[in-house]
Amino acid sequence: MPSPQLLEEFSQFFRLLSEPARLQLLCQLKHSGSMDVAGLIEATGFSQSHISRQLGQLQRAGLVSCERDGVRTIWSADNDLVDDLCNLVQNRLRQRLEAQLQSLAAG
Amino acid sequence: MPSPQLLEEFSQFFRLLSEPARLQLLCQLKHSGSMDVAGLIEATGFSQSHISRQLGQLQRAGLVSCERDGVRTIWSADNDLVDDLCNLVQNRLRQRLEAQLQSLAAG
DNA sequence: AGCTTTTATGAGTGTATGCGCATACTAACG
DNA sequence: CGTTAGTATGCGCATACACTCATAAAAGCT
Repeated sequence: MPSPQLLEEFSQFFRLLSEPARLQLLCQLKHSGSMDVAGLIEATGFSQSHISRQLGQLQRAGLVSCERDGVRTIWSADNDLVDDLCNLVQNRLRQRLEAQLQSLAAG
Repeated sequence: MPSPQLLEEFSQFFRLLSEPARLQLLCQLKHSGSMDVAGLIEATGFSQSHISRQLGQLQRAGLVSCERDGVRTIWSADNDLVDDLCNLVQNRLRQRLEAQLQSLAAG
C-alpha cells in the first residue's frame, strides 16, 4: 500500500493530466518539438492567459520547460512519461472495447 | 497527435485517478484482494455513500468489479493498469527528487 | 407479510478550478 | 526614456464534483 503522502502525490499528478487542455498542450509540444505561445494559441484556440497558466502548472511538475528568446518564450515537453501513460491507457481502452465487441457478438 | 476524442478519453481516465479517495480505494482493493464495503469503511474512514459512489465510478471504468454475497457486495480490483501507471509516476518522482538533490549538492 | 442489514441514490452544500477580461510586468527597439 | 510586443497574474464568473444527510431499494431472516 502506498503511503497517504504518496497517494496524494499520485493523484496530484494525475489531476494535471485530467484536464483536456493541459493534455492537449503537452501532446502538441511533444508533436511539434517546441513552440512559442503564439503557436500554441494558433494550434489550440485557447486564450493567452489560459495557456500561460496551464504551462505554468506543467512546468512546476517538470513536464515542460521553457527558454526565452528575446520577448518570446519557447516551450517544449520534457520527457516521455506522459506518452507512456497515454499508451498504457489507450491499450486498456482498446482491450475493453474489444471485449465488449466479443460479448456482443457472442451474446 | 491523439484525436480530440481520444484526448477526452485520456483525461477522463486520469480524472478518475486524480481523486485521492478513489486511488486509495483502488490500492486497498489491490492490496487486500477483495473486500466488502464495511471493510473499506473501516480501512479508509470514508462514509458509506461516498464509497458507494466512488466504487460506482471505478466500476463503470472497468477498474473494479463486484459480486454479491447475500446482502453484502464484495469488491475487487480488476487489473494491473493502475499499478503500472503509479509505478511509472513514482519512478518519475524519484528521478526528479534525485536530480534536485544532485543540483543542491553541486550548487 | 414485516423487520433488519447492506448498498445505492436524490438533494443540497461547499470548495476547487477552468476560463476569459483586464492589467501589470518584462524585454527589446526607437 | 517612451513605445511596442509578449507573457504572467489579480479578479470574477460559471461549472464540476467531492462529500454528507436522508431515504429508497435490495436481499435475507422470522
